Amino acid sequence: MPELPEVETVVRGLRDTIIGQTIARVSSDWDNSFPNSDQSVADYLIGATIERISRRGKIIRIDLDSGWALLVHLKMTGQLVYDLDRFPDSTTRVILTFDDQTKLYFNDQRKFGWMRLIDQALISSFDGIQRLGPEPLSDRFTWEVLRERAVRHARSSIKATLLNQTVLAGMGNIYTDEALFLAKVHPARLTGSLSEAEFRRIHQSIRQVLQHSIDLGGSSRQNYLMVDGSKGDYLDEPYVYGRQGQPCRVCDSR
DNA sequence: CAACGCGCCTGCTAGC
DNA sequence: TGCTAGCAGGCGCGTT
Repeated sequence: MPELPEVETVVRGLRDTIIGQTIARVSSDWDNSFPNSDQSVADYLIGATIERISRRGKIIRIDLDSGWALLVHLKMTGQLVYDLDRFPDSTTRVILTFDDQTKLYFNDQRKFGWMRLIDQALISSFDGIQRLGPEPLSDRFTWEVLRERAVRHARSSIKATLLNQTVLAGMGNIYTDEALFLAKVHPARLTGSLSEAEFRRIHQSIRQVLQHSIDLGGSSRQNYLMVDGSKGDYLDEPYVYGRQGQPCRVCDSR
């Protein structure tokens, strides 16, 4: 499932391939995957050129020279891949065709994800973005910021708190498990019971696992693919995620 | 407000 | 062997 490192990897891949491309056509096989009206597509997408690509939490933002943007959330099984022979397939929900006839495929087996057109002026108030917590790899994300935002959820487990996108943006199941393991904090611990030292360790571990995974191109446990169709390497070496019953990588027990 | 349960989806799999 | 119930899981929404 794409989390922050996977989404960041996709963003970097898109920058290398589709900036400067002009959109000639769009097609979609599922309304929830691409909910915009034909009118907004005609007015703000067709004929528009891609100017910039960025990320906020797990949401990808593709800015167009029409003043609008495409936002994409990959949710569980989404992929954005560029001009690969093996697509489209039964999971392809949206196809953007560019002026040079190359294509960007938005594939999403389970249809939880979406791609939508939005006026750039409305993005900061868009519900899925407005309430997002800080970016964990930014300088402004200190351990004090983490603690201050987390303790509002004192009676939730620390795992549930870290998964809450309004506390911090971009964590999912894999990296939450990994970060808590490295910080030596049990995921079921109540957020309100954690010490300053534990918050410091969790903060450090979050940044460490996210940066390490970005360096390796993300995880590919389920459906995640990079823009060029290749897989990331992080899950070749997880500490805990998907390793139930296997030997501990630190002490060899169990 | 926080916390929690549900629904959205498809495909894999454990259990019969 | 073939069927089905259960599960995976981010996140918006309604309810408590």
